[in-house]
Amino acid sequence: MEKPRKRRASRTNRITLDDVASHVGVSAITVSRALRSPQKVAPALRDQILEAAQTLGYVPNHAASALASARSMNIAVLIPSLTNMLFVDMIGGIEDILNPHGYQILIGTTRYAPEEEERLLRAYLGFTPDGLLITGLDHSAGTWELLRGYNRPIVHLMDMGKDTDSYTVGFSQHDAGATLTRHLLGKGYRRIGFVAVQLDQRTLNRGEGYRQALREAGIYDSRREIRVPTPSSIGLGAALLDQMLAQAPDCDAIFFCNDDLAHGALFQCRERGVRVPEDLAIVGFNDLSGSAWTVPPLTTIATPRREVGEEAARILLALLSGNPPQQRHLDLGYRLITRKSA
Amino acid sequence: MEKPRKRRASRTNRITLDDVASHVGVSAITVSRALRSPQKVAPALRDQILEAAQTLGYVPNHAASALASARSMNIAVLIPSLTNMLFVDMIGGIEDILNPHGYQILIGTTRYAPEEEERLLRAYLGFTPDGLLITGLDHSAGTWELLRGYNRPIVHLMDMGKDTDSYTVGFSQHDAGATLTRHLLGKGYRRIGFVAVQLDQRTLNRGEGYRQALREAGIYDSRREIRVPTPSSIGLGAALLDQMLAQAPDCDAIFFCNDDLAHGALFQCRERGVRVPEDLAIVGFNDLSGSAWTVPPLTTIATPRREVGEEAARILLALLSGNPPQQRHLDLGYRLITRKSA
DNA sequence: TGAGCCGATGTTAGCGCTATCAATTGCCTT
DNA sequence: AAGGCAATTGATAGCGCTAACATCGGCTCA
Repeated sequence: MEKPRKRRASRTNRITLDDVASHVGVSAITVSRALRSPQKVAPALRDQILEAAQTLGYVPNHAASALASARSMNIAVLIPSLTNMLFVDMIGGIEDILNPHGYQILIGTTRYAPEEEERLLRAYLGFTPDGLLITGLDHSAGTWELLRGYNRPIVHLMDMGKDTDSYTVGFSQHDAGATLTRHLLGKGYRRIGFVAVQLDQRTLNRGEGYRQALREAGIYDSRREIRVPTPSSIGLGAALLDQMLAQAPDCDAIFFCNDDLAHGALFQCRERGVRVPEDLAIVGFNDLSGSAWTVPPLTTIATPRREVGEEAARILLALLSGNPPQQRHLDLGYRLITRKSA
Repeated sequence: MEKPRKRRASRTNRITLDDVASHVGVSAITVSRALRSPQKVAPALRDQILEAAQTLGYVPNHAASALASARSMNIAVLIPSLTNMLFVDMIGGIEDILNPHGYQILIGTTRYAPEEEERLLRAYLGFTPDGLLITGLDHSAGTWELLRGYNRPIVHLMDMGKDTDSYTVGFSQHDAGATLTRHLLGKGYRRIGFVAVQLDQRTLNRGEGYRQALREAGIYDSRREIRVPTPSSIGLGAALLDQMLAQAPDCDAIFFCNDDLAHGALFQCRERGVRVPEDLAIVGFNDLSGSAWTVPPLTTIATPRREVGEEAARILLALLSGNPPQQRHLDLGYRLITRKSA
């Protein structure tokens, strides 16, 4: 008595490996080989199989493959936000390196919220990613626990972690903030303000750099600092310029923690008739694409965000192929971009 | 003779449902139920199971679940690019609607290339997504074939397709282009240029709207059109302003196919001493967040990109739950934003 | 000439989960 | 008290694919 393969009622009627196999008259594993490691199958047969797959419109089932092989060929990437071009550029770098190797990236946005990050990470671990790229080193305890339990390659992005043995690719936010502040000091500015928004760890580190530079010069004054947890926007930059000039009217320079804010501030200076840089210097951070095109063009710090993505992806590939790199921390530095606004 | 469960050599040693089950002393399926449909399990037992899962650090294996249930709970989203804020905003809308329902989105970027789109689509179909959101209606023949073979919900974004029975959510790019052009005509401009880049279908449709409006006025002149296939950028906008003023110096207004270009053009006008709008009007398209903050602020078309994402996601959810909406085409319109640049 | 080996293909047994149906229990009707 | 029913839990059988091992010719080389 024949025992037909029992099919459930309402399954997908997709073409499977078996369909292709029986169409050609070979076993499923041979089709799998023809598609996955063609050199293991005799050329004539291989061509026949590939053609059949094409004809039937076969699309490999990723879930089944991942389950059977314990390799999902996807990499989870956690970033705070997609509305910040910083991270979009970084993802571009990641994809450029990983895609040619057949890896697919899964982008998760944490909205700068540690709890959301933990939730997302848990969800993404369910995809059994072969590796993980995660922004920053400041995570909730639960997140760290998940990371510890995940015994596959992890690279942390956009930060330096001299004190951890995690892999990190980035640069020192602290030093970059200090460098920019010292540049202002070098130009003769003395009453330098600092405007921070969002208040993620990287922003705070920049602020620390700013403080250190001013303390070394003996002229730090906390009244010239503004910190709001609001997400960044151009409009917010305009509003915070007003606020700063209200609370510390003697400012001769303001360091905005990112370029978006600085753009808004430049606009607002124009509205108010404040001359930049004669009356007030404005500097930003990141060197977004628009910052060369503001009036006046913006002095800022260029961050190697695309390179961070690329290098982190390369390290991940090295780890995946079992060749751990010598260095755990890759410092890609930053560049001071001197334009007309300071 | 006991037959121990044979484990392969180097498998992942992740915690599985079985581990949780034997820890609590129930069957795997009960654990599955406790996690997936809690109301089907007695409260006391359920709490015990959830606690065990928590303790053991259980993370559901998504691939296995997708394979067994034929529902992957993920939605593929294909967009041209992440560097265009238009699509980032749209994705924000999509996530806001889909995430609360437990769907995970997989973002694929086609780089505006039909072949890449087809390749990506094929790859993403391998994830057995439960639904598909895809930008536009112009696809390669191969892509359309894949779409036909994919018998699950599909919604096309950012375009109107009166002539197809595909689900579409968007607005008429053509009409928006015509509206903006007519606005310029209404302001008295007569020698109106048009600058298009990237040359995707949506941009071309805007151009058609522009032409139609000018033809109706009897003043269309092809010498005032520039089309380059290059990707958009602020710098390119500046360069193309120069090019337009060289090839058609008598222009009294220029319609840039997106805001980025218009920003660069505004900057370049300032450099050249061209007064906007007195000497030359500049208008853009999309109303990106910076466009209210340029000097002068930019007249443009506000596109409902976040709403497009939201509504498309809602339609997808409706289709997934078996309640196909009445209308196949949802027109969300657009708004003319009148500022100082025209 | 036969042991040995290599390349090509097949067989078997799961990967971790859930659909389906079966079994058990308690308790509500009539 | 018997039947019926709902709520709860379990047993079984795959989902579609690939790792690991088996098989089978043919060919090399002593």
